[in-house]
Amino acid sequence: MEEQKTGGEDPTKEQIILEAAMDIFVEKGWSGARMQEIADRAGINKALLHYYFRSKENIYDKIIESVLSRFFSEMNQELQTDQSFEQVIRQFIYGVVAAINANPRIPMFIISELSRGGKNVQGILASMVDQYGVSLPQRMFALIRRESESGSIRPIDPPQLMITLLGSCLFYFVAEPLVIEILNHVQPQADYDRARFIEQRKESIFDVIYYGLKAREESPNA
Amino acid sequence: MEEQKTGGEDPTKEQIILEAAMDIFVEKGWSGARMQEIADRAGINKALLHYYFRSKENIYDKIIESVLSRFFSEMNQELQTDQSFEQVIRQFIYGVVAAINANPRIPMFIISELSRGGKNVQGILASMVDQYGVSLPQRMFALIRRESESGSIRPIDPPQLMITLLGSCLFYFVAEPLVIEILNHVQPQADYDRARFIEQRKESIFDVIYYGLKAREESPNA
DNA sequence: GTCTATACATCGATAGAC
DNA sequence: GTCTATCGATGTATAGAC
Repeated sequence: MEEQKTGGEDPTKEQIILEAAMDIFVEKGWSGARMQEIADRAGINKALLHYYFRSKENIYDKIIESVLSRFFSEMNQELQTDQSFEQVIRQFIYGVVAAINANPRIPMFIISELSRGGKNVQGILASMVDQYGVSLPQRMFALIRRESESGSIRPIDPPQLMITLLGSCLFYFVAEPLVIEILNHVQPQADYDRARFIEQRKESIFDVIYYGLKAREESPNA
Repeated sequence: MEEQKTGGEDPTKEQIILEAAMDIFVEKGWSGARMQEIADRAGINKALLHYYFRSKENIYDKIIESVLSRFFSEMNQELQTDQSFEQVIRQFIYGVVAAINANPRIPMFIISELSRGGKNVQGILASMVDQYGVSLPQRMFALIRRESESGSIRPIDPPQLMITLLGSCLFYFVAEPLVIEILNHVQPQADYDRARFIEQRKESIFDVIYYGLKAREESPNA
């Protein structure tokens, strides 16, 4: 009874620590995070951190693994491929934006870790790719290629489309303060409804990527 | 003759230091950067850093200012608004991608600084906004709104379009290692021509955003 | 397991000789 | 202006009592 192996009920002390560490690391990054701050947030002493995990680096490694798997599994939504391609694209965008909106800091954390050398990230990512099978990217790629080659959409390189999609979904969240700053200078608006803007964001991304900017010629059988 | 005020010829020692500091700060961020490393790269002693600039924070402030102004002035390309909207969009995308490609680490640095609290960035940005007049965003917003309202393109919210555009241009560069990793798993290719991919990237972004994915109905007067 | 106290390393900053 | 040497603060990690 002294240790919960089932992991279902109340959290282990290790889990409490890791949870606290995750918050700090995600917010401050590797070199910005302080062991003291992690200890404070976990409600314990600094020495206990070294009792449970030997070093800062040790904690960080576990954090990365759990952050990545948690985030990618949220991104790895189930795609209903039995519907129209239009609906697949819409569903993908809505799912990705929702996943990021639920963890707005994670993308920043990942790319910041990547630029730090990131052999950790790439290693873990590679193993997760083998494990999860990159089901989402793989299926999206196949789907895009099929539709593109069959002519039901305009020809496009699947990787290029994926990058455009992800970038469109992600950018707002990593650059939010800057976006708001610029918005306020260009068109000052006292009432900024963030939730509403994000909802509009989903639909706008889909609309511009699926239908494009160019006005359609009038359909002859209108 | 003991000090170059004209600033044209060989660089001042201050400039050498700032240049070195910029590299380090941009790569490692505030808490990751080390004064020793900056000194090494500048080819001088650590004490000299404190002789020229009093503190680390002092150097950092100047760095931010110069990085931001350099980067935004490169982004602030001149828009030829006398051409078609289609050409304006294309030109915008090509210019932004080229600017980022020339400084791939800057976007990451900026958003990382933003998430650190970034009163520095926002303050400097605000002053630059007043100074430069955010000419590019402002003109783009106006242009998009005009075209959108006149019906020459499909209706769209200018901010939403701008975010989609910037995200599409930016994402590849901040997530490059990850993108390559996934690409290699999904479709292994020994020969990865980065320069070529980026060129394709520009055209692909324009194509999908301007024309959309949806296949066009055959024009009646074909 | 959990705490206090402290060792040990690193980093920013300064003193002082040249 | 430029260097070496060193201080003082902070941060990670450990020792040892309970």
